[in-house]
Amino acid sequence: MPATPAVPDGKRPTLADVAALAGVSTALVSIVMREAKGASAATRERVLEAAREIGYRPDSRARLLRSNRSRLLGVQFGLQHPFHTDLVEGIYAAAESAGYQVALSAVAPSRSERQAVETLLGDRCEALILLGPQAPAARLAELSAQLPVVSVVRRLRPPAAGVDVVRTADDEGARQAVDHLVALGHRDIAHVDGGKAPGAADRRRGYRTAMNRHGLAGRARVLPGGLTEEDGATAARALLDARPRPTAVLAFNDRCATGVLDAFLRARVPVPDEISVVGFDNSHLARLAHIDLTTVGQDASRLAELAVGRAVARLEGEKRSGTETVIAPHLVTRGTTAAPPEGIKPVVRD
Amino acid sequence: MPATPAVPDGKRPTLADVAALAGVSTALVSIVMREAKGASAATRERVLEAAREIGYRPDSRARLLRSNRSRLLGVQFGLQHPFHTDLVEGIYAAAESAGYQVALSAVAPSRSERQAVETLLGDRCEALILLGPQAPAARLAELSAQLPVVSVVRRLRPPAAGVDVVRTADDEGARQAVDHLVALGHRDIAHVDGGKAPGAADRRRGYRTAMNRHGLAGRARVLPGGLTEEDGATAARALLDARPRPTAVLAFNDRCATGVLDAFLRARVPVPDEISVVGFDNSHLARLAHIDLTTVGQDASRLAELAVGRAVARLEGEKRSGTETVIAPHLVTRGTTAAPPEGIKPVVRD
DNA sequence: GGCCGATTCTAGAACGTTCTAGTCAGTCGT
DNA sequence: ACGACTGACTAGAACGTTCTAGAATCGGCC
Repeated sequence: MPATPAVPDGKRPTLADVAALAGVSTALVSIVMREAKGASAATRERVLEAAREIGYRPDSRARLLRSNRSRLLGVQFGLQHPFHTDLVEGIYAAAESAGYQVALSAVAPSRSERQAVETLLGDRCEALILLGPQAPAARLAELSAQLPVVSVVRRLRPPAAGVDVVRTADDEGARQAVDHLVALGHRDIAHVDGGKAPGAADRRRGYRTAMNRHGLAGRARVLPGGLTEEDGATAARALLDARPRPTAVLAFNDRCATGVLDAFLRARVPVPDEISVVGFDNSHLARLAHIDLTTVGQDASRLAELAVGRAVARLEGEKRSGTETVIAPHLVTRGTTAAPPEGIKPVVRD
Repeated sequence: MPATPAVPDGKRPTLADVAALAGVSTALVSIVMREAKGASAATRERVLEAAREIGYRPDSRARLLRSNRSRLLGVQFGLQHPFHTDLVEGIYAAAESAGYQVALSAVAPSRSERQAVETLLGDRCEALILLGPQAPAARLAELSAQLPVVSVVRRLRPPAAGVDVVRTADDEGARQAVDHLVALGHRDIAHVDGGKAPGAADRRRGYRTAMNRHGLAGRARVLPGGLTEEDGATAARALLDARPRPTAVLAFNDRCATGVLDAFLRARVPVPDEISVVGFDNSHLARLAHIDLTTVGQDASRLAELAVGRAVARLEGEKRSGTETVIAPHLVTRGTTAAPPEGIKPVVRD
């Protein structure tokens, strides 16, 4: 029965218990547990055996308290944001292979960003990775004076303040989507935007300049949207009544796009036959066979990797801060985009 | 400029720094920071002022190390499972009002349950709250020998092993759904199940016994499904080809139900006019206006509250363990269910 | 004036680790 | 034979808190 608590008194076993059993000093046990050098193979085995026997498990608090490095990365994410969970997963992987641990702190309706960051700080994280933070730039700058801070999907206007930014080129993504649609023959392309969400402004701008470049400035239409399905659906209903009705819609988000899609389906407007839809994020949602959404891909695992990379670089002594790393998005063409319907196509300028 | 790091050497300020500045002992500062009694109002203010001035923040590691209680609840959840995020949110709230902190540890494709639990244990959590754990019962029992363990949505067959279980009455939920559909006049009701997912077996059983009780055993049909949209969609496509085609579908999940819904819409089979659909979870998804899914509600915040309550009770000395708390689900009627189409209705036995 | 009980404060020992600076053999080179 | 070196090990001081005792201080009351 090797799985019993194993130490006589109810307490959790410590280094000292292992040391006593193995007949060595606590320091040596520490060496063995850390896999540091300074112990012979024979005693190493003996100590490990003793540890196993009494079910010893290192106390990370004490460990972190003593060592000047905590090797802990604090990650703040939005509980209800699917794209964040993709990022978190990537961060776990990247952190592990860089030899760091991850402390998670969620933001939810009942839990503010301030609270989330506060606990991370209390846990002695060495750096902060904030996914789409909404906090004012001044607050981020303040934090950044205490430890390395990486903002992941949120752009900061003046790259100052020492906050490192890792993000996708949102404007470029919007441009790619518009180019794709125009190449298919669309001219009346509407954009359902993301309001004040991180990245929304850039996508809006990218959409507008792309429309301009194609000489379609007059036909550009931006509808107030948001990041939920509901936002997309209400915007889509408005579009159905609009004259001329657009032949394509670029949504802020995959979630938003799903809402658009759903509203069109309910109104019996076939996609992509009558109208094309493009999303943004290439989330799990979009990949699903029955949604099969053309979307602008943000490479979550690459963003995660870069964010961790920046944080680690700063921790390992790199002085340069306030950098901005922008990665290129890439259009993923799937089933929700096609040429506009015949009846409308002739409108295309010769 | 009150936001500067403020302590001469680069180190993070400690109790001793505050004590030196305020001209008191570290013990007294500790008293003030903990809001314990034993300090006069005057010095209390002075200490707080000093702390504020140098930007002191208590080190939770050291704090936890010293005090025998860590007041930390370890929560394991599935990153990609939307219902879990609802639960986590509730847990944050419940824990806070019980005076406990929460440590999050995610399970993801790249991060096993074992790893997740291992870090929680290393962080010295006093109890574990596991959301839908997949680990074998023996493993849970083993853990439960070390600290209080609460399994949230997963039922454990022999209530033994000391693991507390908090869950929804899944069979009862399925029954309610079937009753509702039968009351509307449906007789051919199919069930798209959840395979080996926690709760799936109970829902399947609830569906079967309910069908029996209505004398519809011969018409019961269970299709292998799963917990994603894709699973629902493939099952739905199979149903469309089935003869007789069912007039209603009970899906394992809201996500699964969404998949079913989508497949029907694409096939131009109107819901609920030709076929009714019921989900399970009452997740955000179902509530969205454009999906408007009739579903069996699991009260996430109540489940969370109960789970935290069990963990806390155990920690405060309650001996009784291995309890099972089952809460009743409730049907939420929305727009995806209605009477079966006229052409089929006459089949109902007089 | 002396004693009591609060109240306010402090010294110093924990907590479970890691780190620094050793000690103690044994080995090697000359 | 002797010092220098190496490898295995250890004593004891950190780390930043909280906790246990107990020391001052202060009215108030006989």
